[in-house]
This record gives sequence, C-alpha cells and structure tokens, in this order.
Amino acid sequence: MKTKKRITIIDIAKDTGFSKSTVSKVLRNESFVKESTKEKIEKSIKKLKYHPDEIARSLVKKTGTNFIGLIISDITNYFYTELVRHVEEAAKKRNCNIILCNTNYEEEEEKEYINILINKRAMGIILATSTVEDKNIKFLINEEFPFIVFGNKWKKINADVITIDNFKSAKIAVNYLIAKGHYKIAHFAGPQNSSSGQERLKGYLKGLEDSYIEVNKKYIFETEGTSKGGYEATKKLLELLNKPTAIFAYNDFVAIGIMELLKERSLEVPNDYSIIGFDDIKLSSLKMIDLTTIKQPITEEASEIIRVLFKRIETGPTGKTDKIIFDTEIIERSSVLDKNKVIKIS
Amino acid sequence: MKTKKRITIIDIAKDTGFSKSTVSKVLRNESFVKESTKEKIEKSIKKLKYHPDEIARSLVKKTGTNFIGLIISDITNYFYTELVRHVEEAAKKRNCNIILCNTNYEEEEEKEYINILINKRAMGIILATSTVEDKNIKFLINEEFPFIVFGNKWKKINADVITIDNFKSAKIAVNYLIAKGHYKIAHFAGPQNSSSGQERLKGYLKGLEDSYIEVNKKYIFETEGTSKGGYEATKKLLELLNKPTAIFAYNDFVAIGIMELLKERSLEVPNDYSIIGFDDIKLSSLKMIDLTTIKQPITEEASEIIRVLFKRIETGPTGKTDKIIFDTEIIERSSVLDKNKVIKIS
DNA sequence: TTGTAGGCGTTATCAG
DNA sequence: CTGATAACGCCTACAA
Repeated sequence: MKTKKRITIIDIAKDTGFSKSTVSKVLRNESFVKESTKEKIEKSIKKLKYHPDEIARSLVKKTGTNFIGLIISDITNYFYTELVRHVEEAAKKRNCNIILCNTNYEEEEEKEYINILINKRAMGIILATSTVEDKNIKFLINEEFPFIVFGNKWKKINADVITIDNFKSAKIAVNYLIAKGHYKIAHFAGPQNSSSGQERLKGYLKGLEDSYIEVNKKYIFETEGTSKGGYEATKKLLELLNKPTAIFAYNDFVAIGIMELLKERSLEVPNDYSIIGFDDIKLSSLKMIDLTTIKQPITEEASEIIRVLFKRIETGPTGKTDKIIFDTEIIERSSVLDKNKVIKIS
Repeated sequence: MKTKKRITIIDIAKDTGFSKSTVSKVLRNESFVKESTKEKIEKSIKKLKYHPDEIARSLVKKTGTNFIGLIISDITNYFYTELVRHVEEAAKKRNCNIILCNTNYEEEEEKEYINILINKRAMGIILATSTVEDKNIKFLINEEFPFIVFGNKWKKINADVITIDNFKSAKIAVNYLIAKGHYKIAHFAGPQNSSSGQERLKGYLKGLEDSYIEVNKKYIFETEGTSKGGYEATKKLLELLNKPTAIFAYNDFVAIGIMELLKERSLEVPNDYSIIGFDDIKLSSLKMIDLTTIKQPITEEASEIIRVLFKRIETGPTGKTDKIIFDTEIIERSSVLDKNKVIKIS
C-alpha cells in the first residue's frame, strides 16, 4: 500500500538546475530571490505538479500538524451533529482540520482514539462524549496533552471545560412546568454515569423541592438518552395508575421518543401529556414536533471550545483551567399545556 | 504556537544507554533483542511517557498517513450525517481516520479542501458534495490522486463512483404515485447543477410519459434541496388554480419542508396532499412524520466507498474505474393516499 | 544482540 | 541572490 512516487522539492531543483534550498525559498516566497529564477521555479512546480508536504514541513518546523481531534459518542445524535459542524467551522478559521472520532458510545474506543490522536500528533483533543471517562482525563492531564472537555463534569475535573449549568437549567424546566399548573411531573433522566444526566436529575429534584412538591419515585425513569429510551420509558409510564401530567425529558431525543409512543397510542401532546425537552436540536422546531425545550447555545459553545483549546495549546498546562458556563434559555413551543388557562368543565 | 518539547526515541535511548536503533527495534518489537534490554527500554518508555510519532514514521516508511478526507456539503443534512457515520466506521476498520471537510455548499471550499488534503498527504479523498465540480474531478485525475465520488455524475466521469440510479428510482416513485391513483403529480426538483437533481427530474418526466400523463410545467419547482426549499415551493404551489394531489420531493428534507407549510395552513397529509420523499433518512420514520420514501442503502454504500477507495489507493490510476450502482427500495408509510381505496361520496 | 549511517521531504542557518 | 549543511523523529540496511 505504498503511495505513488511523490515528486519532491529535489525533483524540481533538478528540473530547474537550482538547489533545493532556493526552491524552498520561492515556496515560502522569501525575498532575496531573483525574479527570473522565481518564475522558472514556479513554472517547474506547475509542470511537475508539485505540492509541498505539510507533514514533512511540520516535522522540521516543530509547529503543529493543524489537526484537532474531535471525539464524540454518536454523530447521528443531532445535537452532536450541530456541534461537529460548528467546531469544524471554527477550526477552519484557524487553519485547522478536524479528525472525526465516533466512539459509538463504547468506552474502549474513547481510549483508543486518544492514543491514535496523540500518536498522529494532533494539536489538541476535544472530548465531547456524553460519558467522558475519568481515567482518560487523568491520562491526558498526565501526558500534558492539550485537550478540552465539552458538557461534562465541570466541577470535578481539573481541565478546561465548556458547558452549561445542567442543574440550574433543569430547575428552570421544572419551574416552567409548575408555573403552567403542573405538579405531577415525571422525569425521564439521562444515563446516570454522565454528569449531565446526574445534574439534570438533581435539578429536577430541587425544582420540585423548591415548590414543596413531594417527589414520587415512580415518576423517575432512567433512559439511555435516545428516542428509543424515551419510547420505552413511556410504555412503563403509561402503566402507572396515578399518571403524571407532564414529563421533563433528559433531552429532545428522549422527548421525541415520548411523542412517538403517545402518537401510537393516540394520546395527544400537550392535552394528554405535556413534554419539555432539552438542547433545542433543529428537529424540535419542526411544526410536526414543536417541542418546548431548553436551548443550549451550541454555536457559541463551539467557538469557545476552539478558542480555549487553542489557548491551552499555546500555553501548555498551567495549573489554571477555564470553566466556561453558558446560559440556557427556554424555548416555548406547543408541547406544554398551560393548565391555568384550561377551562374546567366538570 | 510551538508544541511542547516532545520526547523522542533519542531521549529514551539516552535514558537507557542503548542506541536509538535498538529502541526502534523494541518499538516495532522486532526479534533479536535481548529480553532484559527490551524490558529496560519498555520501562523507560512508560517512565518518560514516550509515544512514537506516526507522522515521522509515515514520512520514512513512505506508507500512508492513514488519513482519509471526506468532503461533504453539509453535515447537518441528516442524509450525509449517516454517510459520515458509516464511512468513519468502515475507515476505522482499516485503521484509518477521517478528516472531515464541510464545504457548507460553497464551491471554493471544495477546491480548497482538496488542496489541503493533498498537502497533508491524505491517502485518498471521498467527494460526497451534492454538486461535485467537474474541474475538481479533472484536477484530481490529473494529479493522479486516489479519490472516489459518491452520488454524482456516474455516467460522465472517469472516476470510481458509488451511487444509486437516480433516474430509475425517481421513475419508481412516480409510478408508485400513479398506481395509487394520482395523476396530478408535482415534482419539487433538486438543484439542477447536481446530477442527482437532474436525474430525478428526468425520471419524473419519464415516469409520467410512460403512463401517458401530460407534463404540466407548473407542477415542477426547482428547490435547493433543503426543508426550507420545500417550504417555499409549497407556498407557490398552493397558489396554483389547478392543484396537484401528490408531490414527489427531491429528498426527504424537501418533503419535510412541504409538511411544515401544510401543517401551518392546516392542510393534511395525505388527505389533502400526498407526498413521497427520497433517501429515507432516519427522521422520516418518526411517527410524527411517517414519510413514504425511496430508501438508499447508505450503510452498504459507505462500506463500498471505503472498499473501492482502498483498492484505488493500492492500484493507483489504472484507466479502468468502478461504477457501483445500488438498488433503492420504496418504503411505504402513511404520507401517500391510496385514491383507489377512497370511497367516492359525491 | 546491538550500533552506525543514511535517508524520508522540509526548513533554517550560514557561508559563498 | 544562491547553495551547502544540519536538523526534525523515525526506519532500515549493514556493520560490529
């Protein structure tokens, strides 16, 4: 699997009769090259279809490879899709390319990708898997490798982190439902090995507590954070005798799964069940879905990820890390019933 | 922006007292290294946190960098999202990583990314933008750079191509609508600078012709292939005096845009308008959307892309290229009304 | 079993 | 203005 014979700086040196260092000079268009020889060399470059080898270049310049590794769990999760898109864009502005690493939710893959990225001399790594492994973070810290964590464990770890306040945002969601007259509120929690899952659950609990609503443990379901998870949890929820009137879903995906099952059972949103999601993926704004949700400012987060990561690349480990917490906002759509406005008939 | 001082093979040579070639030997675990020295060296490697530099390695071995460039128009287009996911997976199996290049539908970006990928010594390029530029293909052929085209211009170009038969598939879609009793069928065509857009339009025309249905030019709208495109075209369509009963959309996205506007106007699918899409993105299977559509076997396509690309990388340009055409199938859901089964009341 | 030397494609320093 | 020459981090005969 050898690559075809590359044509190098030497080939064009031979072709023109100049030395390779002169060729190198016109390549980097240094001054002090006679116009005529510059032209000759450039002509030869075109003729021989020469392209400078960035790899060799970065080797001697000891400058970066201009690769950034982006590790995510699942690119078909639309929330991450949007992250990828914006990160790629932001990286491009700094002349960097993204090496896409999809772990498919498998822990070992995360570790493996990290090693690959280190060996391939990525300049930095963005860890955006939903359940970042502690040991991997420790490993990266120990290696003194530039990296940044997205959306996870911001309090505990000594690394740069870009995220939102999941706890607070979850409280906001619950308070919103309460304000709309709901008090029987279920929570379809995310994976409890992810900090976002944990924090949102805690926020839910606190939200209820603040309004003196007693927690009904039967109203809490742990899901895997996918639409399938929401779908399955809804099945169980519908078996409850004392059913809730509203559901706070771990994320929009889960919320959509809920809608799926309700539709199958000819139950209506929001009349039978109110739903609030999390993330505000593009899907949620479709009229056919029209999900009320908590919006993450994904574009801003993405550019901060790149900004902070580059800072880290430049400074190296300093002991001081950045924790950037973005605000969320509630996007009101039609999936939550305002019970205060409902005329009571009975 | 220098990277931190890397520890190299020489550092661990010094540390252990052996020569760098001996170190190199244990790295590639060659035989003929005394067990005890091997152990010492390995210990030192761990101690100094040494990682072999794949980049430097590939320089001297003249073997590939194990990078594959994937150029797409828009990763948030769910169809491509799924492509990316499967391509990444297939590449991983061959120990390759994906450099993700999102052109954002801008032609110049495509050219720019190609240059970057060549300079960074990618092993090959997957061109999966919706409107691949002829000149870029010619450029790559001329450079003798390994590449493969996905979903475009398979007849015309002398390059490896993986695609479906858009013409035939479009005919199938139209025939399906006709079989369901529709004869006033509109087509929301895709960009006519993309071959898929052209071919699907031709297939639509031929499908009508085969059933002796006269073409109504007012029923043909060119869209940009997005949900917004479908949304806007539907606005115009609703202004028609003689309205169609069914719409064949360029892709599922466009179809969803149609649904959006219909929903806004309180029009129903399929009772007021039947819709058939193209691609079968995951979204389309949601109960809230439930779109009848033409399915592309994206997983299989992705693995063929990688297989054929690797073949090309190995053989280099041979003059003979592969054109692999996948079959599509129709996925029946609820967005098409069977007019034959409708009881006529009037 | 281990070490030496040359080279991969560039850049960079310093003479000429 | 132009051209040797020594790196960059690693591999690979060939020698010891």
